[in-house]
Amino acid sequence: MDRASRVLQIFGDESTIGVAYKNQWLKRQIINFIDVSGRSTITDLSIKLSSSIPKTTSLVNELMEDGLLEEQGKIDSTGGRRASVFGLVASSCYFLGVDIHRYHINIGLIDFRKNLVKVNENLPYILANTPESYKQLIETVNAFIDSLQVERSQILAACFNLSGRINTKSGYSYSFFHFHEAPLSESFSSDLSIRSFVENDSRAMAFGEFFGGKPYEINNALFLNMDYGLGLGILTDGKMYYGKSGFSGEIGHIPMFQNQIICHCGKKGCLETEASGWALLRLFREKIEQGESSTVMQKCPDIEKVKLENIIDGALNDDILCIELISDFGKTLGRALAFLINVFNPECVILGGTLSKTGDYIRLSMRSAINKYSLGLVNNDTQLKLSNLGETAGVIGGALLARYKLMQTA
Amino acid sequence: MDRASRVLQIFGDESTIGVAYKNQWLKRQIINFIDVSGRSTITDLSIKLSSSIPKTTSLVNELMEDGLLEEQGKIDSTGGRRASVFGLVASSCYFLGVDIHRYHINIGLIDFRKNLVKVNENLPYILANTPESYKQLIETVNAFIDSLQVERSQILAACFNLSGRINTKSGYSYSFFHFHEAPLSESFSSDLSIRSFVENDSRAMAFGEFFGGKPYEINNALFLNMDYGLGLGILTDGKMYYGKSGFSGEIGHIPMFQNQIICHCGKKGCLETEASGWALLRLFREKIEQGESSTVMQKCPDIEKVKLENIIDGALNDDILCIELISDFGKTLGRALAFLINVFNPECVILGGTLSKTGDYIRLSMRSAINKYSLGLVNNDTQLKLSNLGETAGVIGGALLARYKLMQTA
DNA sequence: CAAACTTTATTAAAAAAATTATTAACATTA
DNA sequence: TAATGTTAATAATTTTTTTAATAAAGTTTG
Repeated sequence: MDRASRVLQIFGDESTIGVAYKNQWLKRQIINFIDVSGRSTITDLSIKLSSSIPKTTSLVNELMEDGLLEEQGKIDSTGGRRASVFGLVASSCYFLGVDIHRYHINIGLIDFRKNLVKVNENLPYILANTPESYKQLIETVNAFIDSLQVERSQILAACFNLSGRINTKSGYSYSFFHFHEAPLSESFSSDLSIRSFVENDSRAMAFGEFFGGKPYEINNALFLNMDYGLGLGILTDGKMYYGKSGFSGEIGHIPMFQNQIICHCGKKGCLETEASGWALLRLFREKIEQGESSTVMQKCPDIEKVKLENIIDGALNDDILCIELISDFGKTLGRALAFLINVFNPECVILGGTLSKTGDYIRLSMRSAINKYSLGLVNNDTQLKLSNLGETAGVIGGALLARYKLMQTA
Repeated sequence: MDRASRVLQIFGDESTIGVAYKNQWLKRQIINFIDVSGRSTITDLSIKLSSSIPKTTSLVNELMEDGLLEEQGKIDSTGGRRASVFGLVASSCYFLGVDIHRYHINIGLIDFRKNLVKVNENLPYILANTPESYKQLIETVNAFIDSLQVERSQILAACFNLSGRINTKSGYSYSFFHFHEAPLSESFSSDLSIRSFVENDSRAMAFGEFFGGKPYEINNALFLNMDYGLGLGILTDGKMYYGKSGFSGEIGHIPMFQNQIICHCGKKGCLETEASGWALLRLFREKIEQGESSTVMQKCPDIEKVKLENIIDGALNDDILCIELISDFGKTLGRALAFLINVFNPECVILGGTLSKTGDYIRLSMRSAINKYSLGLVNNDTQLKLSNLGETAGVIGGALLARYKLMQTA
């Protein structure tokens, strides 16, 4: 039995209760503990597992024979014989993250130790709710897999990040590719021969941002995905929050305004009608039509072809109009964030998505709106940070989610 | 050692990891499992614990010797010898809930099986941030305890529900009784000789509502406390959500309006300025001053003395103005709830607090606002229910919280 | 730099827990 | 109502796990 199958066996969804599965359960605990701590000694493990040292030793030995664990040297001196430390074997299995955007996709692979092995960004692709678009997606992913040094059977799970309404529990998608009878996740699974999950794009990015770095310190946090649309990823008590059907975080269509602009969701007054990439473009056009000038128009004279990136570039190159628009955008969104901060009392809010590239332009205007509109005692708790991972948050988060969904941890 | 001390020993906060504590940990699991399931057989327990039947039997026997468990007859026939069922001994220990309102307090006691043993409602009391008010509170609680058939040492924990900002983790209160050096929870503990906790009033009511009935079916839900102020209790993944410092759910001061009314929190545009008991009274006065009539004015001719209860009574007695006001209130609050439903995708929202007495008048207008302002796919998931426990939600929730905080479950 | 001290790893004896077998309690059915 | 079947509880045996003792590998100190 190869190492990948061994992982599947240990983390298989067969019941892990009952005396017969006790050792399997303990092995799972060992993997999980090493997973979060990075590396561990027998002594540490035996305390965590409430098992004796000989017992823990034999479990660790078995896991080493299975090829999932390896000795990674000795710990620093504590005054006596130095203990061996054990860590996960990076190459024992792999996980795939597929981040699907409207006009491109990013695909990435992580190993058992969560290293990003390979990532292909901006692969050409046009997302549409058609069988052709679905087929093209499968082909692109297959091409990526074939280009790897890794056997397909070593890839234990894949996660597909999609925007729009997705029931992550059932695997059904309501916005894209809903022409199959079976849940979309099952279609992916059978067409790729890899166990697949579907996930909301913002939540996947949030997961990457929260768990992509080394330490697992935050327990209650929000991640704001600012792109053409808006998305929110919620971390409560150290876990991603999904809600009843996995629809949580639909922040774009909260009723914040009394305006008459009809949102693409069909309702009026949605947050996205005033604070989103779409809204930013609309406001930019209005200003230009009112006669204001911008350096963006020199680079892209056709106003219909101005993209969000142009406005971001404009702001980063000190274009007054762009900076003003971004700042106003930050204030509006900050008011919505004030709401969320009052409700969630989070430790931090991470600003991600394309618009986070504007950095402090957006962060500082949001911060001042938050201070203005939320309770001081509550917002003092909350740090406002810019995304660390940027564009790769989606693939990293997706791959990590595939890993965690399979291993049923976190 | 008496039964109460035995509970403290098993659920004491000393480390329950390490081989030496394995049996203690197992006993905890047994109590917790029986706690949620009500009663259980040895076989069920042994599966849940992943321990053999002889081992489980001996643990159950020890817990029976400790007086925490008792045999409660046999299960219904499954075709062979009928198994004994075991349940918690109700009288092994007790927990106190103290629900502090501005002009009265409610005190209640539950036993180990969560039965409400005694409850005293509407005890006269005036909440103020003074040492006298604190002293009076302690005296009232002591009088309640002295009136019980139960020894003080049998009462293992107490929970005090307070409105306003409370750091539930540290035990500090920022709105009331913050003249001690130590956290308020410690002052209570030492002055009553009972381990005490403080809790946000709305969260305690929510806890009562979510866990006060028998079955623990809901995992993601919201509880809305509609009184003079507004409060929100949040259940995520089956657990109460606190946020970083326990300030979560501060829904009253979310920025929903662009009005100029100054809220008592100091900011403008808070939800409470338009949709709260205070706002309802203000709007009622405005309408009366504009010349509208109401049957409420016959019963209470001095408009300054009209209370929230009068308006609720008015609505329940078909007073047109009151019904209209309540309905408008429901619509406004429904819009805020639409926000929360989009963000949380909850299974249900429970309407509680004084204003929930208006029943379907408020529920139906909220429902229509929710449908209007939130995404159909999301709000279809969400049931809107009226509180089951009404006025007792606070004491029951408080007492249950005391029990859970001590026993570190749920 | 060797002796004394610390901590980790291994092994062997002792204890605990899991199987298996047996007995008990009740149900079903002829 | 007795015979047979099913499940639960208990006793006996086997296996596993733990504890305790010992060896090994470093550190520190005189």
